[in-house]
Amino acid sequence: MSHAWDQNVPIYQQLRDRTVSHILAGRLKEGDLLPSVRQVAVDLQINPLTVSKAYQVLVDESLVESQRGVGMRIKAGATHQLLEAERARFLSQDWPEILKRMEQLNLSFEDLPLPNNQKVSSQ
Amino acid sequence: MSHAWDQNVPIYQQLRDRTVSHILAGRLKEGDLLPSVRQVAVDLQINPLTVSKAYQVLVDESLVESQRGVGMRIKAGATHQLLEAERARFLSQDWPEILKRMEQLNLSFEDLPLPNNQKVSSQ
Amino acid sequence: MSHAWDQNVPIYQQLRDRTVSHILAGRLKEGDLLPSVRQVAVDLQINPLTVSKAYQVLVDESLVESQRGVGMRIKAGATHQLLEAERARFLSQDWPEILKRMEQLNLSFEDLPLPNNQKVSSQ
Amino acid sequence: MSHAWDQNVPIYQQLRDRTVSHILAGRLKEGDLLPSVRQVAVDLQINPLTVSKAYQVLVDESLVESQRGVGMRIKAGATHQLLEAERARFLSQDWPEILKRMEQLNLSFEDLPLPNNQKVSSQ
DNA sequence: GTGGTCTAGACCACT
DNA sequence: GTGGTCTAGACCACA
Repeated sequence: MSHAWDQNVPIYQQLRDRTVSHILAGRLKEGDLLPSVRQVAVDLQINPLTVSKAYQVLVDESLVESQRGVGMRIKAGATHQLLEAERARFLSQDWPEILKRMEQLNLSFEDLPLPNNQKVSSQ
Repeated sequence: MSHAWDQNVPIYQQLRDRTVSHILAGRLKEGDLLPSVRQVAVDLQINPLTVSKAYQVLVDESLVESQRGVGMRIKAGATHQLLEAERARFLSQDWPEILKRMEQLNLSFEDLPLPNNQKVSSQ
Repeated sequence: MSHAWDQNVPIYQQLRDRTVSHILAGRLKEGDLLPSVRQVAVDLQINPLTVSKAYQVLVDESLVESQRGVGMRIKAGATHQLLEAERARFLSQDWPEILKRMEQLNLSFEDLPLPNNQKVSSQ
Repeated sequence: MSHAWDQNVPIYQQLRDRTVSHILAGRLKEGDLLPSVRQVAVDLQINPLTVSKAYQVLVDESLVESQRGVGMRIKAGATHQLLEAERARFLSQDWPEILKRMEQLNLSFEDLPLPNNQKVSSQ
């Protein structure tokens, strides 16, 4: 599988996000080793240093830990921590901005496609 | 009033967004002159070149036009054009990403604060 | 002035420590710009990326902030924050280890050279 | 009992230090056999090669000797030699750095907890 | 095998 | 001018 990168956001950031998605989706579980820096570099056709930078971000976020000579291991509690942190960020930062933008554009939820089982009504 | 800039997005972009907001909110109307580059630079404590770049973006978007010896004037139809363009972008780009993110975080609209007169329900 | 690097600790770490020392010593003050990445790289005969890595550590520690197109600026409150953090680390981590080591080596403070105006006595 | 390793210092080094501590504390005496590589590896959940490397360091320091078919035995005079070497290192290397760091942080011995029977005074 | 660090050199966006 | 990112390739210590 090849990979298409968004030119406007750093590759290491996209790789970090991709890995986070995998953790949230359960494809990567706590205690698992991340695929090795070299392997990912080959698979995604990018420089090992770039992969390393992405992984280092995860280390800084306390989501994975580096074990010398072994690899990068997903820490216990990472999934929970991640979910809480991302939810908090969405609620406190992203959502208010979304509402503000919708108001500015005079858009209502009735104008937007919602997931199947949900429905919005004005009162 | 000084101004707090988001370090992660270009200042000229933020200034462009700020101006667009003013137009959408009606604080700047079609036919109005934008405040001079030099004035904005002083007010916001930024480089005149940066202001100029922001204004140039607006020119490129056909929202304002430069009049030699006069200044930058908001074009007729700018508000309508802006509203359509921003709405289209929101619907086609932003909204799908928002839904995707909410799904990943297992968030439902019932978990989110909605504007006063709107209400969501699961079916 | 040339520079001697400790081979056992990463250059970027040593550069970070050096910069911190300068801040603590008041040679670099809050609001000052750090010398540019390129300049330091030339002066110390190291790679710009290495300098950048050192500076990034300081950004992560909230001691300096990066201003695009301008440079790296020492944040307000950096000195105070630094002093508190380093003191806390010394007291809670380093000092207990020192005492433990001295006990293990059966060393007393009377065996050690102290700064001029201080004196230790057994009771 | 499992063991918590400091991720920043090599495991073999930590194991060497641990063993040295045991010798200094008298839990391991001259003439004693060190626990077997394989036993330690199982107990501490680490790679036998790592244990082996730690033991080799002790051999290189002339603190233990390998006896074919028997194991690693703590040499006569090891305790004394160790005490002298570690004391010398502490005095010439560690202590000056400690004083330097304390000066930088503007810390005095009066700010630090000392063992019960010792007291510091300024003159 | 693993990750960590460094170099040399390039290109980019921003001010 | 500034910092940020990426590549290609190298060397090291660790397990």
